[in-house]
Amino acid sequence: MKNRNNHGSSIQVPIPTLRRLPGYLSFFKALKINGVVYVSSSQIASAFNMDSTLVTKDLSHTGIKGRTKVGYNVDQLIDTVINFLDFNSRENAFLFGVGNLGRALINYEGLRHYGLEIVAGFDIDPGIVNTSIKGIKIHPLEEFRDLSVKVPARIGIITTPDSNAQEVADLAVAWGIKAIWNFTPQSIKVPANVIVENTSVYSDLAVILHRLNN
Amino acid sequence: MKNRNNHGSSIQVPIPTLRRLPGYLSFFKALKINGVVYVSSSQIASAFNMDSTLVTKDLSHTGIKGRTKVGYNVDQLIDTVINFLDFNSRENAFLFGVGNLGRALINYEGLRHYGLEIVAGFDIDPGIVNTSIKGIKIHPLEEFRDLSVKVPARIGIITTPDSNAQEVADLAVAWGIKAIWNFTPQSIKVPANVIVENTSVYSDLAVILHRLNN
DNA sequence: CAGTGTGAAGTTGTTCACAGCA
DNA sequence: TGCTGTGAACAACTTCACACTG
Repeated sequence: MKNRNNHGSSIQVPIPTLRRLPGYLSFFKALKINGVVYVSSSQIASAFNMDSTLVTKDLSHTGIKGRTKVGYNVDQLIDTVINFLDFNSRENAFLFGVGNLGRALINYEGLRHYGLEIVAGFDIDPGIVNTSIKGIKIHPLEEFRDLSVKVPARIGIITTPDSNAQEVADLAVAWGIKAIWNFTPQSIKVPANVIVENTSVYSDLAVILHRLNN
Repeated sequence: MKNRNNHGSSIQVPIPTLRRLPGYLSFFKALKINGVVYVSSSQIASAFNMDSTLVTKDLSHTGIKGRTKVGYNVDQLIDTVINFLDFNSRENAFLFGVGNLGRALINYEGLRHYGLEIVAGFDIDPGIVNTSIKGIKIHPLEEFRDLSVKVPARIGIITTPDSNAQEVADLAVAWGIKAIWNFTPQSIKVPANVIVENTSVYSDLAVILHRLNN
């Protein structure tokens, strides 16, 4: 959802804001469990070691209104943020490559709770193929075309070995996938209309090591 | 390592640069396997769908020099980037919480290859405690203090349930951990001298869903 | 002339300063 | 006074323009 500024033109939500919102959400849920009803932007800011104005701006993108002197209603924050991030609307995903990481993602309840439903896994290892994990069947990769028509998905998650990332992406794109979530450090070439989001622990590791050593 | 500008003062490496470098590295390694000896910034840029000047600037932080009309030497790029990111120097880490994600991290060879050695796991589940995964022993959490003195580490990885993140962080900080890699979406409060790096798949998921739906 | 390398301009994101409100 | 909310100033990052090099 886009916001509108006071000139009526459409402005984008900053990516950093989108990336921070799930963290806030988790904080709000913890507050709710502790019976907290209202929270101010400065309280949120102090929990995340950041400037309170930035919290205000982030939250303003979701459209929520705070009450002056009181703060924001926690229940309303939770609802509004979940809605804003589309964490309440089910989105199907295919998982390519069922190794350690792939298995961890299937087992991870969190993704399902936040709207992402892995509907099928694909692999080429005969030892994994035709087994099930948490009720999700792992199919041979060559069955991808046929199966994906029956239970379609817009998102393809790539957790294959690095060297197979591009071929799997090509396959998914040819079928008509809309977004690729790439967990390999490998760069992937796709047509401009396909969304790619890269998640690599190496990026985080690089930041940690650099901060430790400097 | 910091760079020096032409006035002799020290300038910081931008975080986005640090986050991109591991991706480049993976690309360089693939080039090497394919026998490529030189690569230009525009070739790198096109693989990652980005501006070639940005690649140049990123690489300049590592201190590498390219040859005009020829590009950068691939072997030298690999060596230089690995060195710059400290991916060649061993760094010990403790893992707190050996669930699906924790197990995946232990099994993930990549971290070890890039300098991060998980030396011990800690959990409170009697079913996991005192077992071993890939030769790494999982200890009861209460043994943390004693054990951590024998095989010390500077990094603590938190893959516990969200609600235990803070208490485990407190424990690690009290012992003297230097950096915390927090895989829970929960925010963690630590003293200013302790580094915290948050890794949450929800941030990436939020970006994907937003781009899909807008 | 096809590449690196870099200062300047432009864009995006964050912080500051302050208006308005209960 | 303590809070939200927002335009303006500032800082960080990216892109542009161009000098330089073999």
